[in-house]
Amino acid sequence: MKKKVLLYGISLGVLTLILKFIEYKIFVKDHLMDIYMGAIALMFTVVGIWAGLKLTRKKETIVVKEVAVLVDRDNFVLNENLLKQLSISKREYEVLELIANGMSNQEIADKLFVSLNTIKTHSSRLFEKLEVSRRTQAVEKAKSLGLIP
Amino acid sequence: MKKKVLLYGISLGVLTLILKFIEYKIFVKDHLMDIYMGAIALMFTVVGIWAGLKLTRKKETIVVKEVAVLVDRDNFVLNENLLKQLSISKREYEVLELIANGMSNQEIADKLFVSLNTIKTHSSRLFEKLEVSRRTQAVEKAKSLGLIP
DNA sequence: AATAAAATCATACTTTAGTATGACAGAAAA
DNA sequence: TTTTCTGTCATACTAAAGTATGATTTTATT
Repeated sequence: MKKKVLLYGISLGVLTLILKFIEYKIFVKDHLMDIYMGAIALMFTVVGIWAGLKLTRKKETIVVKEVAVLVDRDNFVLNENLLKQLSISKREYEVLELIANGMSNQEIADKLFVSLNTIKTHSSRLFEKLEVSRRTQAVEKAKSLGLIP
Repeated sequence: MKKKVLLYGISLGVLTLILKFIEYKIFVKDHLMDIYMGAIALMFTVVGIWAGLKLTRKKETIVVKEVAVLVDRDNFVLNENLLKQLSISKREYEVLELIANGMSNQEIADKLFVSLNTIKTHSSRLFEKLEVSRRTQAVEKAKSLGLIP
């Protein structure tokens, strides 16, 4: 940020020098005054716009990103009809959620106080109903169907 | 947007008039030239900065609004700094994307025209860098970090 | 040119994941 | 009360996934 300000200051200085030069060379003729003024106005307007853009562009991106993250995951409502339509049971849906959180079958089994084999059968049936063959595909499909956030 | 341009044009005109006025009133004395120039420069710089801010601030708001309405997955921009910070290579990132799409290592290998083992090493290193141990966890973490939509 | 970093592949091995099949108990629906 | 569905679990097997190690080749970087 300080670099930007410095740069801006230096550009101002350089521009002023250039203007001085032009001034002492052409300014003898008075009717060139308007053009000169216009040039100055235009020049400094451009410089100003440039400076304004430089100073604000970064903040924009950050704002956009934060909002993008905030949105979507919080206000999610699942389609229960779809669950019934696919005949996915509550337990299978639980497993699906935990799979989507990146948990392994063993971790899910521990969390739900059931055996590893139980989780395997649940997930296997879930995959059939979702018409996939791996947990990663299941997560993808479930998200695209709006089953999970 | 067009309104802003118009407004800006009008302000320019008004300012020019004011300047003309000052010019014909004070300009008899030549040594006031420098002050006059400085004033012009300053004025238009301020105007420029103002214009720049106006033109960009609007964009910010619009973008934010659109993001809030649309959902998150469409306008996504990844944080390249984070990638470099985690020293994740291009290839590793490609693999990450395909993993997130639910593809198996074999499918990824076929798609990228490399061997299965290559994909395994890529994913393995990726997991180290993301500090996870399974592909599902990798996807979760990458999403929470904003590495993938 | 020399060093460093990426990308490639292999072999060997361990660990999860996933499938197939059968079984049993409890709840819900017919 | 049967039948069906759901949830539970086991055994046995196949298929992926993941780790460890080492090597070769591009490709940047210095």
